[in-house]
Amino acid sequence: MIKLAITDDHPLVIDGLLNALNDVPDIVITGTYNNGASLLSGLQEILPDVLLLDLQLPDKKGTELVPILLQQYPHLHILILSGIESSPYIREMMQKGCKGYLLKSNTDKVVLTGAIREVYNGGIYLEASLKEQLLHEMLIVKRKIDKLSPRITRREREVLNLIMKELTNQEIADKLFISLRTVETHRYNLLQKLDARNTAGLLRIAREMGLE
Amino acid sequence: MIKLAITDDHPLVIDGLLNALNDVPDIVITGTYNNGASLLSGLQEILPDVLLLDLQLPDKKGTELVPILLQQYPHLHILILSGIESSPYIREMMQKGCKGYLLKSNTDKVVLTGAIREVYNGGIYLEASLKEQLLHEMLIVKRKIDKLSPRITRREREVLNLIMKELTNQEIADKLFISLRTVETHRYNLLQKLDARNTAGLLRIAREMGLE
DNA sequence: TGTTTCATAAGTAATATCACCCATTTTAGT
DNA sequence: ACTAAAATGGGTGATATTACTTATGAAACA
Repeated sequence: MIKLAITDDHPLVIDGLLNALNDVPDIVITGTYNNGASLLSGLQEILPDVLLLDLQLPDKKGTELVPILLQQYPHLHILILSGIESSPYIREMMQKGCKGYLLKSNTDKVVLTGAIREVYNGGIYLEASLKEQLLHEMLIVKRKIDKLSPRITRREREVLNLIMKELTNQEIADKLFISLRTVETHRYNLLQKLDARNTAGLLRIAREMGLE
Repeated sequence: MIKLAITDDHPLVIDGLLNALNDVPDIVITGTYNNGASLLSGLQEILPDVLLLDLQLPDKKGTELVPILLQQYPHLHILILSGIESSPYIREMMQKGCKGYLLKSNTDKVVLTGAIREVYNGGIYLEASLKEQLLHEMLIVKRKIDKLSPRITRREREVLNLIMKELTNQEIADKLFISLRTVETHRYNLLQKLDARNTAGLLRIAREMGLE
């Protein structure tokens, strides 16, 4: 039996969902809520396995609500049901730990129950085209900056890699059998070329360049 | 017309591929190579659109060869044809900029030509199950350490976030209206709690914890 | 109403990084 | 062989971070 809670600020949507899930034998509704506050207090009473969540609630944005929910209930499977189709936004929600994302525009009863069962069983539910798109972004985005970034020499790249591995300049010097001063020079040149101000910036740009 | 080069150290595999692609009207073979060195010199003569590449070559590992190739020919679409099915390995190759990954075990003529056309047109080719797996890993891995990591206080998290934004301690102090010394204390406590040795470690763990 | 945790911050020092200057040698490209 | 670029590393400071200890008022909580 999958315990499901529903949160949406449109009563009609909740009605529709209740109706659709009414005769599904392995899903039981533990509660319906129409804003963030009532959801949070409701979950203290009874905790579902899966939460079907609309992101546009009157009192709290989904981007804030989801981290709060997952901090309190790390095992809660959150399945987003939203009208927003922007892929960076979807990625953000998934990275915050949601287990699935349904688009209101093309979710019918079959898709809905399938998605609920999928996330209940520890899976990820995303529409095929969204999956495709997310994967594409994650893989492809990195490369683009490569061409824009200034030419870094082989040695500089090497040093940068070791900085990323959390070595200090001295350790890098020892590992490469060069002087500490040389490493400092390379590091300084990296800061200049990559237009960074400190280690944090260096690491950010290194990741953007795709070196891991 | 898609110009394709093939690199594999098994003559039989090359024969098979040539045979399979023989009567495909929109694909023309510009060259076949059986090791890294001959590939690199061959590409200087004639540059294909797509390179079908086996990763286990006698003279050079794929992990080394691919970056070299992409540095010299950034527009080359590399399609891996390999027997290795390890997903971290596949992810590594894709992150290095390969456009597709075919498994020798289940690649037939239809799959092959489809993949070649896909990457030629700027797409990513991965078998459905691999796509699934990669996406799953990318999204899910982050969360797991959250529970293991020690409890960081609200303020510490705040400081960590600003460190990630490349602010110095002084700038963080100014932004939060607290003393430089306080920021230093928070930072020191973060290093202790997260078991990091420097900024780079702090940033790595912060990312693992999912805060961006 | 205690008790613990948090946020604050100073003291003291050792290291590490950043910001430039410069010069020499080695390597790579034509 | 010539030239440009890369790798090497010293000099000199200024800043920033790391490594601890101690301490106090505030807030959370039981």
